[in-house]
Amino acid sequence: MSANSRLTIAAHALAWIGLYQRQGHEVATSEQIATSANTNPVVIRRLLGELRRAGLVESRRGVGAGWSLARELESMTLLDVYEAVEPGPLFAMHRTTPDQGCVVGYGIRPAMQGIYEGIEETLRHELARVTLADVLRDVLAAPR
Amino acid sequence: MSANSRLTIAAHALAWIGLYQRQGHEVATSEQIATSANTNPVVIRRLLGELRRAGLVESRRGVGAGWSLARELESMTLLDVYEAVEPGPLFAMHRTTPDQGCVVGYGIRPAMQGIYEGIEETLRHELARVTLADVLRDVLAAPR
DNA sequence: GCAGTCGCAACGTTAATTGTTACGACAGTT
DNA sequence: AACTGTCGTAACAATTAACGTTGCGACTGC
Repeated sequence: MSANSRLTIAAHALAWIGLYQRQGHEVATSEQIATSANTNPVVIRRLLGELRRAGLVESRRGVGAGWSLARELESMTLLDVYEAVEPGPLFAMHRTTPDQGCVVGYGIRPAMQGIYEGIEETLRHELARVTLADVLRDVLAAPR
Repeated sequence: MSANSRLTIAAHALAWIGLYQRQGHEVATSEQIATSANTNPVVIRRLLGELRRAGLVESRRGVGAGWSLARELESMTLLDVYEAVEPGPLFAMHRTTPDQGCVVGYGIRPAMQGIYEGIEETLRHELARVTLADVLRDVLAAPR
């Protein structure tokens, strides 16, 4: 599958903001987060923009601008983040329509659709079991 | 995520071969399967080659050549197919190493690694619950 | 007015999958 | 022995999504 790192980077950004706020700061800038994640500030702003649309973070503009959490890390799950930053379904169908004159070509898509939906539902349950507070705790628990 | 359709096409091919064999035929050609899936025979041969390496299908060469199942559809699960055709993990880490001097940058990868492993294990359990015989039954159950 | 940061568009870069062509290898048939 | 049909595989183009980068206007506090 070789998936994308959007979920990882988004979790990284949220954990970073959360820790920064615990240290008493009001807002974090996209440049600070980008430095930690070793990427470009625009990449962070794009991802955080999607998280803002989902109601997970807020942003200020002007001097002293930056990002802050809109909710507690304890009330945010990886499912919230996943749904905010991952557009499509986990598994894709055929790129072109299969032969509708063939029994298999006709029935394969509804069949796989039903199967995939059940699997994605299970995936969502798993993602919902992990909060961003869990993530930050695990981050800080890494041995040095 | 907009994943790839490798798992879908591989399941399509296996269901097609299984049904064809139920109808009394010995082997199926990549061209027949490609016509049903509306793609190129080489794409099918590549995927079936990976399934052969996993012991799910066999191939003959020469005149009257083609593909046949190496096991019953009942004993094949989507997990077998998934592991045969999907190379990498479901979720990716950062493309570049995060800032190891930052607490979050240092701990984020082992933290997410542990979380992702648990989720992928659940995904595997779900995939293992569905046999290719289930898939073919669902395919044939599609209303016309 | 100035400075710092977001918001966003535009474009280039990279990587994976998919599609296509080509051709040799193989095994039956004639 | 030549012929035919199909696999096996390499090579390359086409497509797509994610990622990276630059640029610049908008906003806000000083």
